This record gives sequence, structure tokens and C-alpha cells, in this order.
Amino acid sequence: MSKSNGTKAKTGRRPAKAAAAPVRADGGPGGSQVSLGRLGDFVGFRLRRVQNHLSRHFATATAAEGLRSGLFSSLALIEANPGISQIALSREVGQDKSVAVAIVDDLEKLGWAERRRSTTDRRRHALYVTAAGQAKLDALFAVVDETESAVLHQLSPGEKQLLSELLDRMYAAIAGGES
Amino acid sequence: MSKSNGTKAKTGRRPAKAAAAPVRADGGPGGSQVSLGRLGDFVGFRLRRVQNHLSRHFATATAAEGLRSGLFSSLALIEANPGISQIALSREVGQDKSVAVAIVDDLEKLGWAERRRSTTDRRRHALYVTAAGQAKLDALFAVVDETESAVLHQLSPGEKQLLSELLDRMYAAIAGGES
DNA sequence: ATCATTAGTGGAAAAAGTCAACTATCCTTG
DNA sequence: CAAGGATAGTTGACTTTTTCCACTAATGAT
Repeated sequence: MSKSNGTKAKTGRRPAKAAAAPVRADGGPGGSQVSLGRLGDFVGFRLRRVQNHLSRHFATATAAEGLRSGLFSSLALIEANPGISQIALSREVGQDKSVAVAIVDDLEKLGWAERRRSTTDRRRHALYVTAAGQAKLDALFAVVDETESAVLHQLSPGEKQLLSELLDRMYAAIAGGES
Repeated sequence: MSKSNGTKAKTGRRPAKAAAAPVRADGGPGGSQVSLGRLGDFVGFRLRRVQNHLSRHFATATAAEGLRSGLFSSLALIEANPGISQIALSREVGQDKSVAVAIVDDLEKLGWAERRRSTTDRRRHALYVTAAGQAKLDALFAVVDETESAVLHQLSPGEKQLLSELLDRMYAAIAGGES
């Protein structure tokens, strides 16, 4: 996934030809000096930047497992809500129900979760996390924790708390404002 | 694998999150009552929820235009950095350069941006926003503004400011911690 | 029993992301 | 100034994700 360049980090310096534009094309990730313009006025953009990095970091750290996106959060939600139905799960993750089915297929194949026919409603498959799934969840949560810590280390505990609270308030506006 | 559970996992099982708001997932007003469990302990999850809604809302609002993803931010970056090269643009958006080419193709087809051969370096295509592109950007930024306002309305001006600052600090940790 | 509704499933189609060539141009160095 | 390496742009093939839609099975209401 890295650059297909065999030679790297060479950063060939060219003699800075007094460019009229304030744009320097060179520079690695984060080192670019590109203006954000109006984009920088929106929190959504900042949100996206940070979240993008977090999810990418998590994906990289768990790439060896070959987990499909959404699998981790689905497993975590099953753990938090034993016996949840696949449709409720899909609603929660915000994906199509067919995606939830595929994820649960993977989860069963991995032995981390299992379907059990509901006794009261035989249409439903009640979902449960297995012991192996519990163990894996611990490991995955550890990765998330580590990923976040690297970024949240800049914030004081009070600031972390405040950040969570603000985000919750924003989300509450979303969840409550729909019909 | 690695079922060595003799050591106590200190990363798991902390039931208390002490958040100001009860950690409940969405499901709409009075809808499903799904617990988030450990997921609720992480700001990354809250970040994702909110950001997910924002981008989805923006996509819905601009669906009529049939804009490919990344087109808007690319156009905004061209506006903010007149004469930027396609490669610098791709680096900024975090995508492959071939994607940037495709986006600029669309942009030219729509008449919102144009390529001009750089006079100093004839390999490069300097990118500029057209008058029509400016107008479209205004409209698109208005959509973003409206999308955000609906969510940020819950926050006081001071809180918005603080939120941006916290996110910036987090992003600075990301950008500075590499290379 | 009939009909509308919901849970679950599979598969096709569209979109998005990834990779590898290949050309043209530039820069460096001998 | 010629040679070799590096950079900008472009194209096309390919893989992975998302999204949508049809279809079955079970439930509930009339």
C-alpha cells in the first residue's frame, strides 16, 4: 500500500525556484503546505480528517486478520446486546440488512458469533458472541484503545470528556430529528 | 489463537463510562433501545457516527447532481490553491493520482475547473476554478453549511470553537507523528 | 384462509479504490 | 550535451465495497 517507488525518503530537493504560488508540491503526509480555504471553516472537514486517520490506522493494525469493515463494530454490538436480531444490527450500523447477513456469516465462519433461532419468533435469528469472540473482542478493543490513545494523548481527561459530550449532543440532534 | 488468558485483560470489561449522556444508540425517537456497550467508551465511535451522518446527508442533498465522491473537496482545494497540480491534489485528498485525474476530467466536463499547462514545468497541469465552478462551489458550500448547522445548532459558539480546536490538536498529533 | 408485514438470504449492478504500465518532461551529473 | 533517474499525467485492467432488488419463510390481523 506504500508508494510503488523503490527509492523512498530521498526527497530530492530542488532549488526552490521562487514560485509565485504558495503551493509546494513536495512533502509527505502532513507535510504539505496546501491551503484548505473555505474547507477549513467546517467542523465536518476536521471531523473527517481525524476519523479518517483513526479508521485507517485501525484497518492497518488489523489487516492481518482480514476483517471486513463493520465486522468489529457488529461484533461489539452483539456483545452489548445478546440476542439482537440481524435487522436491528443492520439498522444500528446504518447498513443494508444484506450486509449484516454477510458479516454474521463471516462471524460464524470465524467462530466468533453464532445464530440461534428465536423460540418466540422463528423468523428471527438471535445473535450471540462465543467465547472465542469475546477473546477476539478484547484484542480488537485493545487495538482501538491504542489507536485512540495516540491521538487523544494530546487532550486532557477533561477535554476528552467534553469532546465526547459534544459529539453526543450533536448525535442526539441527528437521531431525534428524523422521522 | 493465543488463548493465553492467564493474564487478566486490563483492556476489557469496564462497565462504567461516566459519560454525561446515557449511551444509547439511535434507532430514532423512541425506537430501538440498543446498548453500545464498550463501543461507547471510544470517541472514535462517536466521531464516526456524527461524521457518517454528515457525509450521508450531504450526499443525499447533492444526489441530483450526480457528483462523484471527492469531487467537491477537490474543487474546493483547487479554489483555495489556484494552479495546484493534480498530484498535489491527490496527495491532499489522500487518493491515488489516477483518481485525481478522473475527478478533474469530470470537473472540466462540467465546466467547473480547467487545466492549464504550466509554463515553468510543461509536465504539470495547473488547475483553476472557472466562474461557473465558483458559483457551484458557493451552492455546495451552502449545502455543507446547512448540513452542519442542523447538527451544530446544539452547540454554543464557544463550544463550536472548542470542538474545532480539539479536533485540530488531534489532527496535529497525527500529522506530526509521521515521516 | 387470505393478505399485508417483517426477518433473513442471495445475487446482480454500480461505485470506489488499487496497481501497473507508459509517455512526456525535467533535473542531475559526468 | 547525452544518459539515467525522477516526476506529472494518463490510461486501462482488476479487485473490493456498496447498494438495490427479488425472493422465501414465518408472523399477525381480519
